[in-house]
Amino acid sequence: MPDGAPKKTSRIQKRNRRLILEAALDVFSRHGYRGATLDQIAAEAGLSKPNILYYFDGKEDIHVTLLSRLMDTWLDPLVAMSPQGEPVAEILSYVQRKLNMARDLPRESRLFANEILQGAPRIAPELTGHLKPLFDEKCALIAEWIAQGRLPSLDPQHLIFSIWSTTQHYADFESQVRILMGPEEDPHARASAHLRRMFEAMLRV
Amino acid sequence: MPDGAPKKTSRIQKRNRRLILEAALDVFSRHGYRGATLDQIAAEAGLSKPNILYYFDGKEDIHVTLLSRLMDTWLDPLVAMSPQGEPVAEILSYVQRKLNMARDLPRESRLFANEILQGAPRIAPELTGHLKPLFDEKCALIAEWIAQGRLPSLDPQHLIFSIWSTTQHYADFESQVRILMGPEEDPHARASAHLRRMFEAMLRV
DNA sequence: TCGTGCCTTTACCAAATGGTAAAATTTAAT
DNA sequence: ATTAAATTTTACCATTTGGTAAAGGCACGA
Repeated sequence: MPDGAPKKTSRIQKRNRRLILEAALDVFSRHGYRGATLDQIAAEAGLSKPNILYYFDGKEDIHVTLLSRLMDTWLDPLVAMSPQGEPVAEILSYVQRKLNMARDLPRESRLFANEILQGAPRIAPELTGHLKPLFDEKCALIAEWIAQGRLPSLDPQHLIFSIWSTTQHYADFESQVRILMGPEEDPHARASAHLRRMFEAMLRV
Repeated sequence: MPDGAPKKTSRIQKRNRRLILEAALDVFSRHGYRGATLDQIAAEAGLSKPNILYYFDGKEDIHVTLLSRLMDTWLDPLVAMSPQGEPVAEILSYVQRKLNMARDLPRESRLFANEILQGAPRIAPELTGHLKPLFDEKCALIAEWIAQGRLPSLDPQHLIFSIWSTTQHYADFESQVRILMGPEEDPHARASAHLRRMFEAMLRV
């Protein structure tokens, strides 16, 4: 049914690729690209190293595949920010979705953080090709809201940066947050309330 | 004059240790702990690898020494937040100092970010011993300001997290920021203005 | 059941890497 | 200048790591 070459991936192929990517997400997000080893990934996937290299062309291939596949999930909340909604509500729920993501998908957050920290050597093209257009589109949307007087005058680009940094902080710097906050009953709830208040204050016309 | 063992470090020893730490800061901040190699550090310091191991006990020793030495510099702006000043002004200038630091010392920022991302395996003690008491002290100060009605009710801990994340973002995620912003005349000035407005709004009683 | 092609394992390898031993050289106090 | 200590280089080494070759096992349609 698909284009070009017909049915390509067998059932077992699909399962093993999934196992490998799941293990790789774990290992890469914990140790970074160069700190991760194929042996670790293989052990965690329950496969042998050569078997892993049967499914992927090499370490870099696994890493790039991971990053590309997760990019969509990662950008979902931003995509969901809609011109139809009420500006303040749209932005505030974007903040909440992003914060939930940091809580539910911390490995993904750290994977990206690691890659960007190293200068984005392997996903720069993806950033330019996918993220940049989406970013520009949403900045334009915010600018339009401002022009319509539905938001106070603010810098769309840096607003988005602030949303990204404050929310992802809880995933990327989790070990520091844990040390500084001590045992907490519900850290997420407090972070959520704080960010809501902060961005509400900023978005008041 | 100092305690215990008298003059220990010779002139040449001081120079070489400085060269090594400078090179190590560069390499570690670009590639992370496991991604950095002693050969790279040696080459960048203009020394041979065994010569480096004459001055430090090993790779980890260099890394830990770096982190400990930079910790003080890194926390300076927070230390400077004073009970004597006016609350809003104190916090706003803390934000500015922190942002300037991200601009002037991006390597230091990335070094710490890398370490925290990996779970702070080598500076957890330093965080518990030095950062935590300072953090608690400043949170208490902010809480007092709130109790005195000089600041609106807000969460001191998460306020500090927000300041850290938004400012350090420009150092740690610099490659992404550059891709998304394109060539900019003065990126720092816009970021500075944005953060000032954001925290001003939040701190209005 | 037979055989063809997909999958997996065993046995490797070359390069990179953290680290060491010890000889050679330089520095600096006398 | 002499000498003892500090510094630097040369020549290694063991381990780790990404990756490969090739043989063996397995599934599944005819």
